[in-house]
Amino acid sequence: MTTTKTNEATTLRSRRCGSLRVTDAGSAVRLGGWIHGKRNLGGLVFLDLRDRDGIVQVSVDPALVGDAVRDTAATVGKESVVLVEGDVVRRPPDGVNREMATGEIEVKARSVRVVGPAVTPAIPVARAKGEALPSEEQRLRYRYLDLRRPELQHNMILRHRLLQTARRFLTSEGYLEIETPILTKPTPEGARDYIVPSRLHKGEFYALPQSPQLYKQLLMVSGFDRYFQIARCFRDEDLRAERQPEFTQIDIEASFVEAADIIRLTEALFVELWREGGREIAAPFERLRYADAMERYGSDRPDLRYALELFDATDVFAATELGIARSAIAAGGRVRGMRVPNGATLSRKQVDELESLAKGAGAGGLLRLKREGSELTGPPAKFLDAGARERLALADGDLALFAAGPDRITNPALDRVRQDVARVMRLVPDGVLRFLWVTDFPMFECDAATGALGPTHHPFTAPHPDDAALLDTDPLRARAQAYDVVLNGMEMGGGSIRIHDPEMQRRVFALIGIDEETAQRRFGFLLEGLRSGAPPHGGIAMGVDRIAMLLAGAGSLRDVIAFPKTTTASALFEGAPSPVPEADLRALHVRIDGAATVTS
RNA sequence: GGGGCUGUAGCUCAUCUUGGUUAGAGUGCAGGUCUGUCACACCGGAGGUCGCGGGUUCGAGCCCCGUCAGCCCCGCCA
Repeated sequence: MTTTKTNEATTLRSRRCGSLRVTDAGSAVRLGGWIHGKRNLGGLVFLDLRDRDGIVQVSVDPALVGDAVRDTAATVGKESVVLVEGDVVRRPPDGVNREMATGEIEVKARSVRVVGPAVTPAIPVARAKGEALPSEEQRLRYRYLDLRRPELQHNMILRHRLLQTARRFLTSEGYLEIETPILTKPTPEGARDYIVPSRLHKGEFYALPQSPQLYKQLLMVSGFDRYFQIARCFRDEDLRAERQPEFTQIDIEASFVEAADIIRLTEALFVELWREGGREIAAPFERLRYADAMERYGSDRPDLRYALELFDATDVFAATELGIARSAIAAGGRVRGMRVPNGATLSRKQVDELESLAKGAGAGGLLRLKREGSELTGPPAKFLDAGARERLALADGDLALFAAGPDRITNPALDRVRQDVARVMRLVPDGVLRFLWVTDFPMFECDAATGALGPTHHPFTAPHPDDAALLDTDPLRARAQAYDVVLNGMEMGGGSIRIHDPEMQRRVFALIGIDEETAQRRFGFLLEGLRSGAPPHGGIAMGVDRIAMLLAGAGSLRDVIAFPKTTTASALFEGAPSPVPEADLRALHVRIDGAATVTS
């Protein structure tokens, strides 16, 4: 991917070698790049010279340059940095390489100078067709080499373009880019904080921000009515393929808005981002209320690329003698499940694996029925009456899978089953983008263990205007003005309209067990701000890493982050985290419990 | 905190089933031949703490226990 056509020239080079084309034939160039590969034919030597724009072939002919320059080219090690002066020439017709962007030309060298000799690289940068990548561990250990690979260069360049697109678009919409602190006040709510000890305040700590949430609300109070930031966020939680301990969000907040304003803005931004990534997408996106998403998919971020919708079969099973179903229904639960078209082709073993997924998600088991010809078969079949087959609406060859119990158990179980059925039955189409807004989240969720109320989104989310009265009577039924944007089952961002009324903020704190004194201690600065003239406001935050990963077609966030962490949050190339000298700890008033320290 | 997979040459992987000769291949690397290659070709060559520690055994890359690291997943991620 050529990033710039202008200003490539520096004192030491005139062009990037990867940007040369047949139209440059006849021009003299000075190039600087890395030795990607070398072919020494005895007399002639070919060098593949690489920079961020690509690779060009340099031919070194002793008849033109003499034996000394030829020998330099013949002995230079892979990944060394060389300066080449020469002339861009068309290749002979039978020498054209159609697989290279620069394949119609080559650079006939007049001089070759090694300015950055390289030891033999620990992991290969240039790979033969079909050659496997080095292990993740090696790639992270030798990150500076891995980042040289054209794929990762492409990904980082794409990421740059996405960030610039976001900046350009939001700026054109009147949004101001404002930076917020990295050293912040610890917030015992939510994810674990990364903690930074204070030298000047003995026994006190900063935290790295989990998000700029409170700062952007204060910026609204201060009158910067449209704010954005490409914000680095930190969460000390365990990692996943799509979760890093530090990550980047496009963070947005605006005043005098309702949810519809933020949703429209986000859609327009996504259109721009995906266009930059080479995909045209259509707005507005589909929408699902949270309650409907849970009912139809068992998930608040359903993957809509395949159907497999859930349905309620409680009435089919209610009258039966089937013990599991009866007891679940008697306890106030339901029997829900999905039809799997042609699912009868799944083997017993495959269905067993689906059941173990469901069990792993907390369900007691999975009820399975098949329709074969006009008959229903499967363990529960003998309990079902004559009308059951019609009511289940199974076609010949269909499989039906049910879970019985309360929704809070069956939703996650059926969600897992649904995803895995789609995977096993190959129902996930390639190249399809299904954007979705999930709206009307509940304000609170109930901790299964303690029964305590917690915020579904965060404690600053405003309730739905129609549901404010429910806060006093039935808070679990109260909806929030919160919205998530989902793509193909992955949460890409989320936001809400915030509480701007200090009295409402106090009521919400009280409901989630934050008393007046605690609220004052933790969030006093926000409450003060809300009392000092706060406009109605709301916003959203989107995961840059995930967006870049999808648009790069990468399988892991690590492939779109320059220096990512491992599953144990280590940075292998630099060896972070690491112990610090005892004296440094003393200055910070920190003592390590029983651990050795280094003194270097 | 829990589950799964992996760890053998610089790199990617075999060998392991059933403990027993000198642990192999490709690639890379060093050397040699070669003036139109582009996965250059050809020749012969060097290269091993079988992640680490302990145990069982006459004998362990292989079996057992522990441990470390990487990856995937659950919990967690307001």
